[in-house]
Amino acid sequence: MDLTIGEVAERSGLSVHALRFYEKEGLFANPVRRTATGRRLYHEEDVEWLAVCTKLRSSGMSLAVIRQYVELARQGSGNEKERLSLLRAHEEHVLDQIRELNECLAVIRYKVGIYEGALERGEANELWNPSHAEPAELAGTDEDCHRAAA
Amino acid sequence: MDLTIGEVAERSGLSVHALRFYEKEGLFANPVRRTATGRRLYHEEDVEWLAVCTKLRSSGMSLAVIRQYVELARQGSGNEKERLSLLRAHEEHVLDQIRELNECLAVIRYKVGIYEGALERGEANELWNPSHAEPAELAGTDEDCHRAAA
DNA sequence: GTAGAAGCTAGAGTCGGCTCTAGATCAAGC
DNA sequence: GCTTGATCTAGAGCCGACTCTAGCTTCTAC
Repeated sequence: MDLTIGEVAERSGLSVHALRFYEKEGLFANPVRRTATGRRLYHEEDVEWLAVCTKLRSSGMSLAVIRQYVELARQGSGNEKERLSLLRAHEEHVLDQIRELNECLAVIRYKVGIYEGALERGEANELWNPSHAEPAELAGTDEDCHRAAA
Repeated sequence: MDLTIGEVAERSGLSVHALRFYEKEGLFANPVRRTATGRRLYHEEDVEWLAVCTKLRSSGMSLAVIRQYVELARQGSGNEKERLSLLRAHEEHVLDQIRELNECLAVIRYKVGIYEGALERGEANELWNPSHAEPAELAGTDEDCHRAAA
């Protein structure tokens, strides 16, 4: 029923180093038990928590905030509103990131479109002029708002 | 017509330190000119490139890859396909990030939903049991697939 | 002509999140 | 019993992307 650190590493995708580090950082919901000789013993539910943890991490929640959440949870009932608002704040943060990425995507696709069009028409050599020699040409036109970067 | 480093910092949102660092890292499309006394002089188009640069950075393109792109561009025409495939690879990377964030969002919203429901019904105290004392209760039920983390 | 702001260089420091090392102990299979 | 591999602790090292410092020079405004 109990899992070794190696098994947990394999199931969670985290390294054994990272698991020990997470423990030291107080990121486990429940204290990690030990065998008589000092080896760590984990539960299935630790793996489940690590899966959530990993999602929070990969969406940009810092270990410090995860610890905060864990500490609230460990205190037991009475602070559910705090935990909820922590989650809601992160939800907002994730939405912001998605919005930001979509903006980036628009820029990238715009540039991809320019290259595709130009390559089709065989005009690629006009896409980039690294010298500062033609300010007149550069100023005023706006068919490529990132001229210097096309 | 020319801009000082301070002006570029203000317009681009990057610090003067970062601008000098970017230059040292070879991230400018065109060489940064200097006054007779050694002060940097920038062009409007440098600011435009920095705007693109910032989008690439904030969508996770490393400075190393940006430099690669810049180097291709500086070489002049003939490598447009390489530049295009670099952009397309990044586009894919951004799409992956968005997909990942959406998965994270689903997890967060699931947990937010649990808290909201429980708080409404005043059942918050059952949301978290930090002890390992009730394995029987924990095993088998699946109404919260992240029990240890609710 | 002088104070204060802005710029210069080289290089050190920071931060988060691990990763890796050393040196020792422990467990499992033959 | 012995080997091999897993685990332990404490602490050092690493990476990217800046940020900051020190000590100096150069503008700008009065």
